[in-house]
Amino acid sequence: MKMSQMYIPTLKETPADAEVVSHKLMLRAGLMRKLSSGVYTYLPLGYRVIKKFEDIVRQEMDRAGAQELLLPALQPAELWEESGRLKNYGPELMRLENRQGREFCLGPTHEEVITNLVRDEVRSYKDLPLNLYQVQTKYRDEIRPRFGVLRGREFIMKDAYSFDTDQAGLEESYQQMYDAYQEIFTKCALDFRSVKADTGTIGGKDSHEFMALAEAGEDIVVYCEECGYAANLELATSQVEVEENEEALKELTEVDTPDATTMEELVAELELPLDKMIKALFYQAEDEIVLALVRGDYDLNEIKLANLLDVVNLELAGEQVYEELETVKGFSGPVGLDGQVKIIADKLVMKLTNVVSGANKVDKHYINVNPERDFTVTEVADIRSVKEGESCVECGAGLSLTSGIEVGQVFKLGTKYSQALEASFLDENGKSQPLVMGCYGIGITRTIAAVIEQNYDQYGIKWPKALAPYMVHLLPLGNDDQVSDKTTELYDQLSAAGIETLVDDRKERAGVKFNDADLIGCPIRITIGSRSLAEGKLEVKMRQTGEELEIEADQALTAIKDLIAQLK
RNA sequence: CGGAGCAUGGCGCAGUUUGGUAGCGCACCUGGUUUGGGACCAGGGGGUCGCAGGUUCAAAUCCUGCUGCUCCGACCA
Repeated sequence: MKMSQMYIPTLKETPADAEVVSHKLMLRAGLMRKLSSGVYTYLPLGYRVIKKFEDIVRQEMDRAGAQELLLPALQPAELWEESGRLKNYGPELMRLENRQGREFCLGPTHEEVITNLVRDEVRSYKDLPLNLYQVQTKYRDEIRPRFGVLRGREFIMKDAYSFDTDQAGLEESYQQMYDAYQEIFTKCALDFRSVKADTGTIGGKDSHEFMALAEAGEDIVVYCEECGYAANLELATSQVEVEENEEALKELTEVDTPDATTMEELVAELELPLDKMIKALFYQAEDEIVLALVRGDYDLNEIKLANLLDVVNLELAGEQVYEELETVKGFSGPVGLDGQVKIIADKLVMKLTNVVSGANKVDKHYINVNPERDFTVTEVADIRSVKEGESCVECGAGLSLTSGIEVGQVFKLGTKYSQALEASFLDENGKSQPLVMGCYGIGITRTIAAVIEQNYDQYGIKWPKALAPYMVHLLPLGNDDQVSDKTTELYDQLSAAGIETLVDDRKERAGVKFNDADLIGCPIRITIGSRSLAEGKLEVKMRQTGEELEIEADQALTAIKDLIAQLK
C-alpha cells in the first residue's frame, strides 16, 4: 500500500489528554482518534491491526470447535430483568429507551441473548455440546473512562458461550477454551499469565483471567515463581507465619486518642506498630450491616468479603449506620458490638494479643483488647489482601505482586443463566435438564493496547509479527529513477509473495519518513537510497531489536523472507 | 458521586490577574531553494474564544447557569 494514498495521520506532538503509553502511541501513530470520552474511531491502520488480531482469535476459536455468529448489541431490558442482572449489573449497564418508552440496553456481554437463543433452539442432548462465539462491539457506561482503549465505554470483544449436558462436559469445553487462549496470546508475543479470578457480576464458579503483565494494568496479579500459583489479588490467598504469643492478657483499658481517626494517626499517638491494631470497617452488605476486622497493617479485601457474605453489592456504610449503632467513624471497634451486628474477622485478627481498637466513642480507643475475651465474632475467614513476600499456600515460597491488564477471562457458569432463563434440554432418558454453560471473553481492543504497552520505545511502537499492520515498510529516499524503479520492483515482488508492504512514496524528507516508520513500528524497515543502491545494497532495520544490516538488492526477497522467519 | 483543573484555527499553547478591534509554534495552500533522521525563505487561507444569559460605551477577559473533557479518589465483566 502506498502511504500517499492511505490515511495515516501521525502526530508529532503527544496529545495532552493521553496518560499511558499505549494511548499516546495509538493516537500518535494514527491508529485511532477519540470521538468522546471512552469512545474511539479506529482509523485504517488501527483497524488493520484489530482485524489481524480478530483473525487470530477466529482461527483458534474455530480450531477449538466454536462457531461464529453475530448477536445484537441492542437488547430488550426484559431479558435482563429475567436473569436478574438488570439490577445487579447496576449503573455499568448502558440503558436507553425508545419512543414508545420501551426499555433497552446496549450489551456489555451476551449471556442473556445467547441463552435466549439456545433455549428456543436446542431441545436434545444430541445437539450438544455447542460452542458459539462472536466478535462484537460492547458497551459499558463507565463512570470514568481512562487509559485510552484500556477502559472505554465502547470496545470490541470476542465472547464465546459453551453449552454442555453436564459438569464433565463443561470441564472439557472450559479446558479447550483455556488452551485456545494460551495459544492466542502466545501468538501475539504477549508476556501474560493465567490467574485464578473472581467471577463478579457474570457469576459462576471457577474462572481464570489472562493477564498481560504491564505497569499500566489496573489489576494486581499475585504469583509464585516456584510452583506457578497465580491469582488475581481479588481472591489470592497466602500463608502468614504468626509467632505464638505467650504474653499474658492485660486489662482492657480505655485511652484518649484525640483526632486519631486513621491508622497512621493512631500509630503516632500510641507509639504502637500497625500489627498491634485492629482495623474495623462497617459495610452495608445489601440488607445487612457487617463489621469487618483486619489487622492494622492489612487492607481489607472487599471481593473476599462480598463472596463470603454471598452478596453482589457491598459498600462502606453511611453515616446513619454509625448513628444507629451509637459509634463514631474513625473510632469504631468490635468491643461491645458483638451480638448487635454481624462481625467478620480475618484469621490474623484472632491471633492478636493486647492490641488496640476503637472504643466507639469520640477520641477514645481501647488498649489491651483481646479477641474471645473482649468480643466474639460471627465468623473467622480470610478477608485480607495478600502482601508481597508472604508464603505461597501451595508450596510455601515467597509470593510476588505485579500489575496486569486483563485481556481475557474464562468462566464456568454452570446453570446460573440456563435456570434463570429456563434453558433446558432432554437427556437420554427424556428428562429435562438445565444446560451447563461456560463463557469466554477476550478484549480485542484492550489486547492491542496491552501489546503496545509491552512493545515500544521512545520512538514508537514495535509490533510483533502477528499483529503488525504491515510486515515491511519500504522507504525510498530521494527522487532518483533507480530508487523508484527498485522500489516498485521490490514492492511487486513482496506483494506477489504475500508479504504485506507499506511504501512511503510521499514527497517527504528522509527524517520525516524515518520518524513515521519508527512510530508506526512495522517489523522490517527497508531503506532504498541511491547511495547504497549504487553498490547493489539495501539497508534493513529490524524494529523489534534495532538491528541494522545490509542485503543484496537483487536477492532482497529471499533475504526478507529469512528475516521474517526470525521475527517473534 | 466527592475533590481538582481545563475548554482560544486541525494539533500543542499564550493572552484572562488589570475589559479596549485575537496571537505564537506545528500542520495546511502558493512560489522558490533544499533533499539520508521531523529543512529554509517569501507570500497566503483558516478562529461565533465550549453553550446560554447578565454587567458594561466596550467581554476571550468580570458575574450566573449549563455542557463537554482531563486528572485524583470512590466504583469496576
